[in-house]
Amino acid sequence: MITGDIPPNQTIYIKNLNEKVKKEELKRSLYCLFSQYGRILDVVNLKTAKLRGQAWVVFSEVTAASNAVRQMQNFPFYEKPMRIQYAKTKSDCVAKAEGSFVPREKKKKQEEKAERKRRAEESHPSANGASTESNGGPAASFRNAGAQETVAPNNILFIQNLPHETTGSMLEILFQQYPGFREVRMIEAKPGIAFVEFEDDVQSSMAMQALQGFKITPQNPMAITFAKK
DNA sequence: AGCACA
Repeated sequence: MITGDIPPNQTIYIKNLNEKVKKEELKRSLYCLFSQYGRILDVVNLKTAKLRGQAWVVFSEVTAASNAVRQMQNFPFYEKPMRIQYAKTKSDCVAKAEGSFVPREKKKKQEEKAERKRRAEESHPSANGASTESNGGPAASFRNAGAQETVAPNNILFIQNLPHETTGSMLEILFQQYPGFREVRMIEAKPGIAFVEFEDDVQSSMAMQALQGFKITPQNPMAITFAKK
């Protein structure tokens, strides 16, 4: 198994990334690609000799990270299959959020061990109010939107909850702004849904992220998922 | 291959 024996973590560690992609673009693309699994708190990518070709994506929930590890495993991203594991340690932005962050100095191994122990103690439930699990973020609706199984990413998007008067050309105007757009397909017999095809899964993912929840009328936030193959 | 927080 590719995750080895690394315990679940709300941060995923990705390697085998295309090193030619510029850092900002890579981070934006990772953000777009992975936000289908839940709220993302941070994306980290360094281009130093040791760290190029790798990135960390920090989710607000471990379950989101778990889905991402499973479903995006080997996903072809900029021509290279992503290798995804759980991160080995807690991300700084998470430690900061729970108030346990200590700026690091040059660390020796013993100090690291001591810190790990400290973290383990902190995660025990205690009498004071501040729980480690205090997430009620704005992405709650997004997380729960998937009572229907998440489908593996592919180049075709399935759009639901459209107002019945939606036309193909309306959707085309919306979706053609995103690179790789191919076509919109309406189903005459089934108002309220549509399929939108892109050249590849990265591009469809970008459009999904950009237009998720987009309202053609105030009552109709679009629900976009990947089409079942 | 490579687990950081520029």
